[in-house]
Amino acid sequence: MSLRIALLGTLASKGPASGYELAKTFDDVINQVWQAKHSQIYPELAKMVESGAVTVEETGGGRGRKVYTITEAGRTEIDAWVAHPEPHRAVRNETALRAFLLPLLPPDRAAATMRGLAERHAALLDDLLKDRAAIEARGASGEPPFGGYALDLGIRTFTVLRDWARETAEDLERRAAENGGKGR
Amino acid sequence: MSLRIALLGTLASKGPASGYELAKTFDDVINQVWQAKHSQIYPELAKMVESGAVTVEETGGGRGRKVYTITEAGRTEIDAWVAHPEPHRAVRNETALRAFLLPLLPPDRAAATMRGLAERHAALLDDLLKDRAAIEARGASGEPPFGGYALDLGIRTFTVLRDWARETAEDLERRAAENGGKGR
DNA sequence: CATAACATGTAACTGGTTACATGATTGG
DNA sequence: CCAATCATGTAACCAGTTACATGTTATG
Repeated sequence: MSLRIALLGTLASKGPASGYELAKTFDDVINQVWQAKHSQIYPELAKMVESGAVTVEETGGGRGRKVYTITEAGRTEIDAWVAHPEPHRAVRNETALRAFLLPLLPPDRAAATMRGLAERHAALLDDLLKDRAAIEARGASGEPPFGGYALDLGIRTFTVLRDWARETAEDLERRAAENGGKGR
Repeated sequence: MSLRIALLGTLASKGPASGYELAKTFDDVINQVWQAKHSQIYPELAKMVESGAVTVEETGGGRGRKVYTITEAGRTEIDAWVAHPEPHRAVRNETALRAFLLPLLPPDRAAATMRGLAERHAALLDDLLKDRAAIEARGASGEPPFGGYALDLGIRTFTVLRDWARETAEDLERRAAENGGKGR
């Protein structure tokens, strides 16, 4: 379902596009939020044509390029989906699972793992902060920035992840020091 | 892969259990972090027996109860997985996708959506805070709490989500007021 | 004896990934 | 003419969900 919405949203915000172009977009912009391979996108586009959410037009270009345009019905679908978040989606979070199982490692190894995680999250956070700085530098301020709310959410999320990993590492190091590295 | 680790982790921390009991555990404790239905658990246990990560023992009890015990090989697997987080897992985040598409809604509807989201996250956060309070009340303090790091991460995450939704709603409301509810 | 809780499994389907397959156009 | 890029599709497979199917033991 969400892939469908992500595709419709891209068509709504960027205008008509081919499957190839949509796949490219999923490699950069939306990548922080959702991704899909072309092998999933092409069949999905076919389904959307069938249900009337988009229309196709065949044009020239390598091996029969097809351009898809969102319809009013498609826009209505996005609207309904964005405005009506379902109550409680299944959580399947590898970082949280790692956090859960952390006490199964000896504290010093667990601490080292968290140090590494903190560093990686710090690096990802830096990337996002640079993205935002670049957008702010060239964009006229005051605009309702497309993707801006998602970027903000990403920055906040990585900040929390970095700090949590850092402080968990400190806690584990304190415990390791207290009882001389006993674990499990 | 992660389901396998989640099962091994549960067996490591809680001791031998049947598939039925593991399915129950996935309904409560680990539920915040990972979940699985019995229809996925039973085949996975069979695979783990085959690869030597666990051993089975058939006992009495409704329709041939089978009890699974983790082996040293299984413990090694957990250890390796927890300590070696892979660089960059695929992100597929419905909340972030919604955030991304928010500017496609008229600002007043977008703001209302974010208000609702903030409320739901606030409620989930309250639940987790109560969980932690209950654990702290009855548990001897100073213990390395099993699942405690994951709980901490959950609390921080929902706090960020609540605040982000709240502040995004405020931003959208300000914009809606400024230009009289024009959108899209 | 009926019902709830215990207990294990299979089948059909959806969503997503990896790999396979093909062909057109553009630039060096 | 060769390589890169544009461009679209299919097949096999893995993970996860829903629904189907079956049988046991304890309790009122």
